[in-house]
Amino acid sequence: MTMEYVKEIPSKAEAFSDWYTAVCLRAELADYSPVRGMMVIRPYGYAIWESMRDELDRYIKRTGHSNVYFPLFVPRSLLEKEAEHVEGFNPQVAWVTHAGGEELAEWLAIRPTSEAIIAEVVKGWIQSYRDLPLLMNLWNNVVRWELRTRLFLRTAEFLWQEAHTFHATEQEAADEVALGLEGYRSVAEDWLAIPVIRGRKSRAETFPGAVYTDAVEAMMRDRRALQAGTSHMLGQNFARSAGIEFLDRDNLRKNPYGTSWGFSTRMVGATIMAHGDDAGLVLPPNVAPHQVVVVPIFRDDEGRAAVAGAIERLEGAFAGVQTASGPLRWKVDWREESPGFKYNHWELRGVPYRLEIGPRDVAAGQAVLVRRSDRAKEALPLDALAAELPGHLAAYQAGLFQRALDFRAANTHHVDTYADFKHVLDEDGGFLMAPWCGGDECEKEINADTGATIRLVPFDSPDEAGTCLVDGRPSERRVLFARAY
RNA sequence: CGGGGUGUGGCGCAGCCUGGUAGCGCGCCUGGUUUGGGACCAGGAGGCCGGCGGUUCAAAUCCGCCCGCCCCGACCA
Repeated sequence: MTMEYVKEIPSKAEAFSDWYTAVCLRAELADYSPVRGMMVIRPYGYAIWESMRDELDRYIKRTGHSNVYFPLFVPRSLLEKEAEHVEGFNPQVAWVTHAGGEELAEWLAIRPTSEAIIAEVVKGWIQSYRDLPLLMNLWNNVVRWELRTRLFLRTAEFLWQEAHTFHATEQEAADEVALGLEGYRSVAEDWLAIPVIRGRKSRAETFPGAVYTDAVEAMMRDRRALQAGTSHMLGQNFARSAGIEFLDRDNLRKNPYGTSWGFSTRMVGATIMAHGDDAGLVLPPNVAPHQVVVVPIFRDDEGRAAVAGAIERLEGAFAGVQTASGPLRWKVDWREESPGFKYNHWELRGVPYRLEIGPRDVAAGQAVLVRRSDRAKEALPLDALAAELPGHLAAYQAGLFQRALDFRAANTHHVDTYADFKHVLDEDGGFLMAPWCGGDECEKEINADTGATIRLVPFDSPDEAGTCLVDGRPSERRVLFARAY
């Protein structure tokens, strides 16, 4: 229905994957680079990342963590200390073998994540229970060699945050894992307007070297699942292999309990895929680099002057306006292009509201506010805009969240038999809530058979006796299956 | 790594079969007219046709080898 306006990108329904790539490129979020599998994040895309990054950074600091930095390289011997960890990451590690014109005595891994090197260093910082908890966070880049890459979603290098904490007790560490996950839930839901389901990963999906992994999972508009953040209970695994010990209150030497949790630039891709439509991006106001773009319309110099005068008065009125994500971010598009061109230009870029001001509007003392998500138009008095916009933006943000929630509800299915499971997955896709016995073999078979994986054992789903899809053994509750990114 | 496709101005493509030294659309630059859903006219810039070798008087075009990229099959934030 909106197709008639769109010339630059493929239809979302017909070719979601092509649509996604076209949006990333045409909206100038990202570009390919001379290095295969590694992307360039352009100003508009980086601004979106900065917004979610800053919001998460505030949460991390508010909850007592400090930002730190650790090296890009991890000596091979360190990476190999934790057995499961090496095994899990080895295929994805890029190695530096030469430097200074010579072959290195010991290879250096380009960090795929920093657990190993952090554990090695902090063992010199932790002597006593008084040194705990140790709450650190890194904003950095990591490299994981990927075979098939997609802009933002899976690239050989990505930007992220990795928190690393050490605690005296298992309970404290468990609380920390939950704290990290709550940060991701809140950024996803409150900032990106993407509803998530919280839960625990199956054994097969657990981080290499972790005791358990919790995650938040979101549904994209092609009904596939995307992991929006993971929080790991490392137990004493890394502490033990690195030899970190502290003297506790009871005068016994113990290994501290560790956690780590991460959130990456993949969430820029999630934001695109959770809200976008056939005209391009649809950005939640909290992350939109421009929340409102003014398109001036005029026929002649006289009209132009009238419109320019009205816009100048808006500048004064908008100066102090606050939104949920800080001062109102708005701009005027004075380029020498036709209004229609500008409408399409800013719709492609997902700007929440467009404000059209023409001579007729100025004469009537109003402007036409057009909402990106459904192109709903509303004429508002010029002198009411400053007061009205924050409310409009907040309502729009809430509306996008609700729309995504409704979409997820409409595409979540409860199935009880394997036949139904396959049928629904092929017909509709989406989230499938189904009984599972907990066995690795059954999980593996379903994946090999259908391409779906267990995304989570959700925290919020009720206990419900059932029988496993595959082997018919008893199941205590439904788990979330989906095809995933 | 196995199967399929493709490489020609910034982007998308035609030309190749039937050899004769390159064309279209978009974009870009200049000037003018325009501006309420992707404006129009005129002029202009821009290409060792993926690379190397061969056939030929002559190769984007025919032949051989190599390289890159895209899609599909085993892993992942």
